[in-house]
Amino acid sequence: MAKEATRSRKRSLSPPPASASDERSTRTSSDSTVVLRVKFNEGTKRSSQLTQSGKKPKAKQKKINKKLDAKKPKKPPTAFFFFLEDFRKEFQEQNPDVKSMRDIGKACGEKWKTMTYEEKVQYYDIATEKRAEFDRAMIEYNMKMESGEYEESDEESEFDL
DNA sequence: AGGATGATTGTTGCC
DNA sequence: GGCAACAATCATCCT
Repeated sequence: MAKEATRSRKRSLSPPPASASDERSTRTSSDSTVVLRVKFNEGTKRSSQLTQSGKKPKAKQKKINKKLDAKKPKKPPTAFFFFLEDFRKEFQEQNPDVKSMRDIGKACGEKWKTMTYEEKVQYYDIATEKRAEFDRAMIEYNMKMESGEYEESDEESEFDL
């Protein structure tokens, strides 16, 4: 009941706009929102991988992540990930034998496709807000960068301590 | 023992 | 326009 009224602030991300009449053009350049979008890792190492057009680099996130959790805002989870967290709990209750995300992911993805737009839009909305927060965190991160907090030195600022 | 992978989709960003 | 890569998570596998 009143499912659309609960979350009326849908910014419309990617899902098919069944009746989406939302105009996000209200916030134009007049908002003075500086586009300080820094590209940290999204398109950095990719260039290296692109050269490897032949291999299937499906394995790399893990080690890369470890060297990235310094102080930079990581990519926010997508709507599917939020659904995963919720689905995982139920899945574990219904299938206590299956605990690996690999199996859950498959079941989750399958159900995800069966879900309707209205059901998924809820997660989309969350993901949208999360990305907005991520954007803000990114700007703040840039601010510190300019401030000279982290500069580019990933290692310890102190050479010797 | 510990690092690494595997799978799910979405989102993003450059070419 | 499209592709490539990374986002969490955790059991399992390999070294």
